[in-house]
Amino acid sequence: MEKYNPKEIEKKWQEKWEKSDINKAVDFDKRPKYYALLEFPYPSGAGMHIGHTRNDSMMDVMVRLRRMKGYNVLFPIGWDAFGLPTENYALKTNRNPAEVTKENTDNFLRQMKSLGLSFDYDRIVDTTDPKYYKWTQWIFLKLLEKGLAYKAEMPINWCPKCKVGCANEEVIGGVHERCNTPVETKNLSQWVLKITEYADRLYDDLDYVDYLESIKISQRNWIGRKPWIDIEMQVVMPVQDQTVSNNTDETPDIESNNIDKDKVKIADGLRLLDRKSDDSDFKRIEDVKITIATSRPDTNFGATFVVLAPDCDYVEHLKKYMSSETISRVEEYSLQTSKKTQADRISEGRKKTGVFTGLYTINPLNNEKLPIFLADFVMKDVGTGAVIGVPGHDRRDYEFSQVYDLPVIRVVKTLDGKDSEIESIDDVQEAEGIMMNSGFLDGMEIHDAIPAVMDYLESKGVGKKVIRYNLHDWNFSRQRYWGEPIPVVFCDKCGTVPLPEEQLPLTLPEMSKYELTEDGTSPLSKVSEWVNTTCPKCGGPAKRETDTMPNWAGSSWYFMRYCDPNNDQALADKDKLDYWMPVDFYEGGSEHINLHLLYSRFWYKFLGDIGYASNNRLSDEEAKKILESGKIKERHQEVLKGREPYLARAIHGIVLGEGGVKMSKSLGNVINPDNLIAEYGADVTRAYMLFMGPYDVTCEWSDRTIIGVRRWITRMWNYIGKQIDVLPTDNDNATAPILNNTAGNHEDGLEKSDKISDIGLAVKQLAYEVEEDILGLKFNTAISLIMKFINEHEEDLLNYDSVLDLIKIMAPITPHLAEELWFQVGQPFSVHNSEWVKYNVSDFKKSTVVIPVQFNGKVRGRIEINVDADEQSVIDSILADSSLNRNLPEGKYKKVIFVPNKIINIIV
RNA sequence: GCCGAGAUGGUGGAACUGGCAGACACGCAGGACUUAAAAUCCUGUUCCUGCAUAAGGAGUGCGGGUUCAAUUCCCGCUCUCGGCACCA
Repeated sequence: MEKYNPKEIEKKWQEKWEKSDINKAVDFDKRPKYYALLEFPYPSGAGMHIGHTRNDSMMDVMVRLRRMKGYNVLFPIGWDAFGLPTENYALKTNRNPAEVTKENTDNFLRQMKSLGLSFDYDRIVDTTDPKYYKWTQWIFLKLLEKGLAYKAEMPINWCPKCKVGCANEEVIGGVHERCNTPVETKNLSQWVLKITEYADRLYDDLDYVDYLESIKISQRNWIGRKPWIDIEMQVVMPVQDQTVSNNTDETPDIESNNIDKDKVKIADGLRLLDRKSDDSDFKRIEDVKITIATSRPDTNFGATFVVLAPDCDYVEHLKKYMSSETISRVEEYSLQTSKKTQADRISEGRKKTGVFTGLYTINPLNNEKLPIFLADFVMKDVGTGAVIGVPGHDRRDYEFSQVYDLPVIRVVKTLDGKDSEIESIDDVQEAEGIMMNSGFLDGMEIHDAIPAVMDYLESKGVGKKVIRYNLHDWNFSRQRYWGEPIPVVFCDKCGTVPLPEEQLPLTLPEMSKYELTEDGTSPLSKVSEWVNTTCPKCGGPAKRETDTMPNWAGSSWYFMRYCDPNNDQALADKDKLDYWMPVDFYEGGSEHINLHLLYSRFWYKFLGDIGYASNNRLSDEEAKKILESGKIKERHQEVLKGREPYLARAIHGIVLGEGGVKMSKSLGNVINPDNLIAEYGADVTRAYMLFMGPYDVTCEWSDRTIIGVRRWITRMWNYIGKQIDVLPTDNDNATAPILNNTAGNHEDGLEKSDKISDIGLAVKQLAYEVEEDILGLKFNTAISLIMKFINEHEEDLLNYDSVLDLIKIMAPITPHLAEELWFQVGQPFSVHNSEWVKYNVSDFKKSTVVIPVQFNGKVRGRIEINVDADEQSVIDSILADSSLNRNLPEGKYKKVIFVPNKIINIIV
């Protein structure tokens, strides 16, 4: 056998594979299908990241094994190529983004092939290809047609640096996630998708899928469905003028107003009346009510004030009933608030500020008078923008109460009975507890009190239960060039007109420069010959929409396109979708478990609803029945068609640079897989990626231990090579490896028999264990198993069948090496088409087993016993064993715990 | 603050539903081969006491608990990572 030369054999087999069809998925094949989906990469100029290398290699191993196990595997790849980095790069170098993209995807493709990844390269999809985005645009038109896309003048997050509107999701801690610039608010007319209409189904249908539990929790939290109650409260104003001073900078002259200093509190120059004041001190302002929203009405007996968001609509209405001085204070405060960015608020440490309006509302539970404040800690778009302040049981309310010296009342005692005064923020009790000081709620647990008080308020006609979501509609407009044009025109006569389907794709015009505009509109707005068009409805002059779609659009349905990538009649053939969908296993990063998952689930559901995702969708009732009958696992595929795109979803760990920092160009710690492949070969590189650590755990890059993997692979090559060399060969053709030798044992004189040799059995057991590990995504231990095997059996000789078995075991992990050895041993192309090792699990049973012997819970030795030996016989053996029985003087003991074939523990 | 994940030798990491902690690998030490180096191979390698390849003790982030037995289960913490966040 030649020396192991990965460069030569890897190139040779990659070329052969490319010409063959061994990796092709076969539509409608009778074998069971397996759809393994990998999040398609963004083809950046830097090429494949080591993280891609690792994840792709892992999936490749799993998929290769599944093919050998008899599955018809769909393992596709594509490019999520629209988006800012490419556009910014093109802007900087004044090149066409399409050209840059082509360069990048070519590079990725080369790298993937050089790793020997077994994608079905005939099914590549590219989101920037007009043949692809024609259908992205088509889906948008369908959404528009069904009323799920609308245009709204809405405040958007505006990044002043990128000059682009960002989705809430792209704003992290008040700054744009891409460039870390604090975002501003700007009003722009935006396309918005009504994902909230699917909120319940996106929430509930998680019961049908088999994601990691943490992913489901994350999805549910993001949707944030919670029961709330909106409580309508009457606004009242004090009968008497409450002004204390014209100038807050001066100490109010309490004495001269005959106000008792100890009993009266001052807020923004106004006297603050006690919440228990008599009704006659106030007059109702007819028809003026505010609706506060809360999900914790259980604590409302402890309410002592009400707070409005400074920019909410109530403020304008209430101004009529405020003094001019208060109005100017309110306006000043609102102005200051509007200038603050989220980042400002965070940097201020969320210090509470506010303004007293001089007005009050009446708590319907106890008729107490609650002063109304404005404060910027209340958000306009959460609930109704008006909240009821319960300082005893909400930390923010407590902080606010301290600013105005408002009363703090405990209405929930702790589970262990603590009911003392709330005197500091640490006493504020937000979670679990028992109601007190709360009238008819007293003694209830908070979880019981919530529905009870909701029912009460609703029955009194002052409250209305509402389900609210954290999820907001999806801002679908980007003021950018490098995205899918939104296929809509604006006509003076006909208004907003969707392009007719025949006019799709609406392609991006070529531009000489891709500069951004100062007013924040898309660069497309400058291409007048593209913008100015005719109205498809009336034929008159019209202008095209110049905003483009967000990056999320193309990735929201690519998994469907893979099923039928070249279809020009439909986004994909429905029978093919029925055959391949749902995705059996979706592999990806944690960064996409919220939005991408939500968006793509939404689109798939929508397409299912309008009949484009499946021919065989079960009705909701049938699906529910299956879920309730507990047969969901068996009938997963059936239930998910047209309903949920992914059956299972996992999250890979990421690869950090040395020292645990992220790899980045600026730090210069990026590892290029090309260099690894050049130095060690693809098989070693792949295997090392797997051996680094478990699939789902973050690991730090280090190339120190790659040497161990190379040693192992070289040893495997030499070991199997040696076996092939000593196999009996055809005498007429001594130089060629045996071609037709199917003889069992090559040890002379050994009789052929059906019985497998010990070593042959060990190989089969190895195959079984490696298979278990690979399918369980435990790639690192799969390799350990093979390492251990060769450590133990390096001197042993294998027969022909066992050599084949061992090559097969290597095939998923080191596909090139296995293919070459398969060829050397004289088997026809390709090992990757061969059937996985056949074994019989019952053959692996041994007749004896070694178990640890414990005395008083401490291991003092081991003993070999017959499998399934009973307790007494084990004790007898221990008594007979000179190294063990000295722990048992006179053979006396108190108690024995015996776990058959596992352990024996003798209490002396 | 909330949600999620995690913490095991010098290092990466094993240990299935509670049953031999440290598999496998790196590194290190010693040895073989070699003029030498690389490569390769062999031996040892959790820590402590011991001449020990004798025997014993400690040990899976920290403190408790359950159990014959805990890395694994329970209670209370600490720290690290990821996500969300004035969601009332």
